[in-house]
Amino acid sequence: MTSEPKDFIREIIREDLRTGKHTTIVTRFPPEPNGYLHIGHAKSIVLNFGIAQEFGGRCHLRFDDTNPSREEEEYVQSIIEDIHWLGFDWGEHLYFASDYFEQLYEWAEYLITAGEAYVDDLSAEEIRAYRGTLTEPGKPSPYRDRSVEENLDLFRRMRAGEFPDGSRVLRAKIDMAASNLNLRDPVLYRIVHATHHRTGDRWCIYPMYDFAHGQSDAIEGITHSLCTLEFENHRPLYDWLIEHLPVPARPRQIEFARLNLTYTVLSKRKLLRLVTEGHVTGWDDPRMPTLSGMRRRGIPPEAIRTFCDRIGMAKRDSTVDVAQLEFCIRDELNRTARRVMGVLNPLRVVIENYPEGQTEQLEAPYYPDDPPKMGMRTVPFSRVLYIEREDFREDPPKKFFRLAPGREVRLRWAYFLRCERVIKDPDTGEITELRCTYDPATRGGDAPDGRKVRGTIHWVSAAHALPAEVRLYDRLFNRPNPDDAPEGKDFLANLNPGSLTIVEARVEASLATAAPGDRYQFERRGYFTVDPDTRPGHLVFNRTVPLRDTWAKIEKQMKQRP
RNA sequence: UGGGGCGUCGGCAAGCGGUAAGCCACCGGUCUUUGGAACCGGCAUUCGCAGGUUCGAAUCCUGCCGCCCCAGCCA
Repeated sequence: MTSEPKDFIREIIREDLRTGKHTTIVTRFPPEPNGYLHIGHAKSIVLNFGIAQEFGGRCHLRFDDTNPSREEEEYVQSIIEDIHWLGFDWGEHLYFASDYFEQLYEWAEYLITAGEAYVDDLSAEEIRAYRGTLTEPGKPSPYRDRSVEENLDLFRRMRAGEFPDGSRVLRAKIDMAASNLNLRDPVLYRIVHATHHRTGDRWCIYPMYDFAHGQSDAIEGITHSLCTLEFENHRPLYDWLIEHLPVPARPRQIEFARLNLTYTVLSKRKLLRLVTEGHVTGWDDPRMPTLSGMRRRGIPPEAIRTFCDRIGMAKRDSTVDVAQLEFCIRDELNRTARRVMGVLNPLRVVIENYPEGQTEQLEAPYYPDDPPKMGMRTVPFSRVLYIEREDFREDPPKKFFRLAPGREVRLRWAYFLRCERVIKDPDTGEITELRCTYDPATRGGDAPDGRKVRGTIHWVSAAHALPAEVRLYDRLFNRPNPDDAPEGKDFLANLNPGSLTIVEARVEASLATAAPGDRYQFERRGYFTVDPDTRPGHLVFNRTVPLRDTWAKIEKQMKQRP
């Protein structure tokens, strides 16, 4: 099971197991509770929890809550919910970096005592100026050589709350001339008089990410600390701290490329703007790449997991085609969603030779490719139906197999239907109704005389169908790279104005009991899920993803080169 | 112009000195009571470029070129 590494990280782990460096693998997913999880996080979650499962180890959920000014309990809850929804569990291993504040503080004093950290009185601006640039070395702070006693005293008074925010910091004493800026005496602690969502007002100094992350990993016995590429420059500091502190373990940081998706933005800042500026209805808007948005969109968590597995894991910056994600969604839904009929854009059809007032209950399988799998439902049939407006053409182009004057098609699970006449609005010329006839001998969809029809269309009985609000979602942006905007404009200029279209549809009666979260395929249209906005008597569906539409492709090609 | 990474098909991505996996997309075809699904077939003589080592190089060496990250008291 672990003999075939899928990527360079698993290769490293397998080697560590083989050489006996580790006997148990421990990973962690370390979100900062300051925002909602998105598909990019899913890549990391699937990686970390997936590795733990594959190698019989464990994966911790640890909140990196070292900055009280931007973190909130609300996010902790949504993150927990999203990871569970994705299908992963950490058992007892729920941790918070804030649980380690006392230990972290002790280690800070340890560093001071060892002469490897000092309290700096320089302002933030001064520290920046002293740091130097990418090409020029920095210069030491005038406070760099304070005595251990003075540093200890100052640091304890920082903790005691004697100094205002920004007045002093604790810095590691490493090398102001290091070519890696992270090693130019990085800040370890800063003063922040803010209420922390877990520790309240117990602290007014907080460790920086660099001082908290690696040490938290060590405390938890993390063997492989997996993070994204931008932390590669921090690894020397990560290792420096682990080496200079009496930590109980020596975790190894390994970096991988973060996920980018076409037609999608994933930065926290941009996602926040979409929400706050009202371009979407909220973090769980079905057009958002957040896990809560995708959940509401009807995307199964299994699809996200297989997507993450298939895109692989490497160190090169890359952008995955969103079509790859859509494929995984369809692939999953194709195997799990019940088939029903829903007419999105209704066109009235009157069957002239069908008895007025009569209704038949037709049997239809929920899963035609394997009927026993999901059973049957009953679909009422009567004299007046609705069919999809685009399934009729008065002047059908070549290769159009659907309904047209004088033509015959099959009504799914019902009868053959022939169009006899077209009724139009005398003023607008718009087609308002079709007068048709049906062949009673074709009940169920097959003709005893063996004649064939090229097309099968879906339908709904007008008297029995349920009205439903259907929200048709499309990509939020109309460019593969939303940031590719005209001079002076930003990604918002690429918002797709057609990302949401709402239609009043008619769906088959069996959907009366559909509950929020249920997923269906509306045959020939796409996959839909029941939105939580649904109320008794008011069904609301979200289109998760349309079906592949070969006809649309053919028609487009014919228009381009007839 | 310092340091750290990375460059294999339109997009992901295997490959670890022995003669370019797979997936998506795309293009054909079969089948079909979803123009869905399924099934069959096509799709890199070539691995950023240029040299070199070798019987043999995407894999080793050298030099270029390109892209990403780093100058928060964010993570």
